[in-house]
Amino acid sequence: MAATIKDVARMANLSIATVSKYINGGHVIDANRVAIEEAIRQLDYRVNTMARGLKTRRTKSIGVLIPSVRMIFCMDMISAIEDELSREDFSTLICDCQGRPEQEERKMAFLLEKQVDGVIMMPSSSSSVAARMALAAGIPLILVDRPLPDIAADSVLVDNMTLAKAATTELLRAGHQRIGVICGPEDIYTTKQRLSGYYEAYEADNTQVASDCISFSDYSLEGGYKSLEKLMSLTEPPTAVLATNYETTIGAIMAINRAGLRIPGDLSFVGFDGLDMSTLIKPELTMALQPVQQIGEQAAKLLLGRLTANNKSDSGKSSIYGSDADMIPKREIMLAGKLTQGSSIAKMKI
Amino acid sequence: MAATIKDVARMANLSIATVSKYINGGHVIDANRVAIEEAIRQLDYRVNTMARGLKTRRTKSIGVLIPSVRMIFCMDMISAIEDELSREDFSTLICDCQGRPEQEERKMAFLLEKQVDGVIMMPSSSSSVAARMALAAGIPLILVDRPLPDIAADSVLVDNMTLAKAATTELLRAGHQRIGVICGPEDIYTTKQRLSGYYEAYEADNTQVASDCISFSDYSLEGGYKSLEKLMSLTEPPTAVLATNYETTIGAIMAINRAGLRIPGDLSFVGFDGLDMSTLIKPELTMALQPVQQIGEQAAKLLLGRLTANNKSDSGKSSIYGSDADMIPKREIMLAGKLTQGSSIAKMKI
DNA sequence: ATAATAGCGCGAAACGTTTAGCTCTGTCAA
DNA sequence: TTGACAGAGCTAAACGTTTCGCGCTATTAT
Repeated sequence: MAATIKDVARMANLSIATVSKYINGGHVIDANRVAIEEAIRQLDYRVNTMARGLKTRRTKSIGVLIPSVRMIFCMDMISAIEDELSREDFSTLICDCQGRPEQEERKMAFLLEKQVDGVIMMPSSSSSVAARMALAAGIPLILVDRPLPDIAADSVLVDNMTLAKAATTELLRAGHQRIGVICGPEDIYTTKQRLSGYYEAYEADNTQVASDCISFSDYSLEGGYKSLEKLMSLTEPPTAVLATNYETTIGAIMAINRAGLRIPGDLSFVGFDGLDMSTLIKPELTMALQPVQQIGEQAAKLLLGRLTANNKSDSGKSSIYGSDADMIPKREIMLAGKLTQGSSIAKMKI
Repeated sequence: MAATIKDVARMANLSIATVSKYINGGHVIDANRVAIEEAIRQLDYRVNTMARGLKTRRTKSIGVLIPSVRMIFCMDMISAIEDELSREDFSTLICDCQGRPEQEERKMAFLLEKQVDGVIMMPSSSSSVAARMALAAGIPLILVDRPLPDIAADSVLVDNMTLAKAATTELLRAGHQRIGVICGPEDIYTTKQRLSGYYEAYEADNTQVASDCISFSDYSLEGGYKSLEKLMSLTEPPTAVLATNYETTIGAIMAINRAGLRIPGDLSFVGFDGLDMSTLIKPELTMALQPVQQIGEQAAKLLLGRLTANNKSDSGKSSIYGSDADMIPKREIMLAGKLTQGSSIAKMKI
């Protein structure tokens, strides 16, 4: 039904090889170029990706494996990845493992089955099984947001510690001593990092941490809401709160409002992620912003880099155990976040 | 590098054809089955999807084209679609056109280039160019959430009118006359339908619509926030408000809280989508719920149906202009929403 | 005028499957 | 005992590309 390169060649009175050459950016004389273009147009010819893939051993597709499709952070990141990759004509297979490691393995198997050329993965737990699978399949793997111990792969991270430290310091400077912090799940990398930042700020300020003000959640809107309620129901509630992702920020604000508390009058507040929100809500929130866009972009670029490296090595002689790409040392990109200046922090009277 | 079916055949001392037969569910005698399984395991063999696709003329992938990846509704739907399709070993290519029709066309071209077996599309506008492209390529197309005039394709819709009417009626029954409604963009199908429902409820109640209480937005959190502010700053503000999607619901609640209004004391409220939220927030919100999960599920099933129909017809003689699948009349699935019983509506004193 | 060279185009062999149609083996009914 | 038949496996031809290496033509240098 659909036209093949053979049809194009026939219509243009040329050989298949010549048409193929043209399609892949090769040079043909003008008259032929015109003939080919015309034939392609008339036949509505499209390259058969499978035939091509069979020859080139590439699917021109990459897999993205994330914990959940319901976190704004993930979606924004994916959006950036997709943008970058589609520019190079790569398609993106998105897999959501719902935070469960066994699903993560299943989905990774699925991606490998689909023969993606590479994988960008945001680990759901500290399990490295899925990551190992990709490595074993010999395709490039990029880790984002969270590294994995003992997995040698490129990674794109945010300097969460510094960011959380900056946010906490800001609150300490305003005179707050009991600062509530709404964290994610206790065993997750970003939670640990952000919490370290929180501790470090206290240490640098020579203040003692109010450890009852640390609340773990599941990074969800509901989690943020509940955490805030819990914090405010302490016998000695915090005078300031730091939420550590978008969903908990929204949830916390809802709870704050519901409780009739005013920001910053009754409670100082620093949120996380979601620039758009901070500019709109009154008073403008002081927020810790992750460079989400950049994370996705960098991850995609890193991956594309690996893929072309693979490409090149294929035409040369390649070692038995993997391509030259393996020779390129693993890179770890650490991106800096930043703190916006809102008016959601009030000075404590001393 | 990677093992092929040939390697498996060699190791199992069988022909390629036999191995292929086994892989595709055919029957082989027990001893051979064991040998094949062992060889596959040892070689870590995986079917080469491209070689297979080249023969079968299927990619086992489908495209999903949506207006924006940042709307919870879309993501939840995609999640359901993906779930359903991956069960059948289909992969899902997600394309976000950022609400722009020209992007929609570009992305559709991309999907066709990638030779997806079918497309599920939530139209971004009333333009049917992209839809036509899919149809012209001869692949099944399923429209979700919004139909397209003069496009004969299966569709999965929600009975928005009835749902919005029910929500409005609930408010009218409580004695409210000036009901603010936060709509989406004016020219979008769901906006029109939900607004019709709003009008119909008024009509059925023999009450005159307060047309200054109708506010259009872009369905975003910010939009909801602003719309609510606008409504409440009217000389005669509404006594109740209906938001018509998840994002505007969240935004509106934020604005309500910010303004120091109490629900339902100062303002009655009905939200839209996002079950999880309604159960948590106090007071529990009365909400209009779309069966998002079901939409995705139905769309996927409809598509799978078309694909297998195509399959079958291929082995028989098929007409020149498309397959027998074209003979199956286009189906329109209309799903019902439902209203939760919260306590965010207060009776007006008469 | 001739040799060297560069630029294009071509033939043909792969890539790893699926599948139609054949052969072979063994079983069972007559 | 033989013929029919079923079950299992095999051979070989496709599917639509890319790409290597060769041959042809025309241009330039000698």
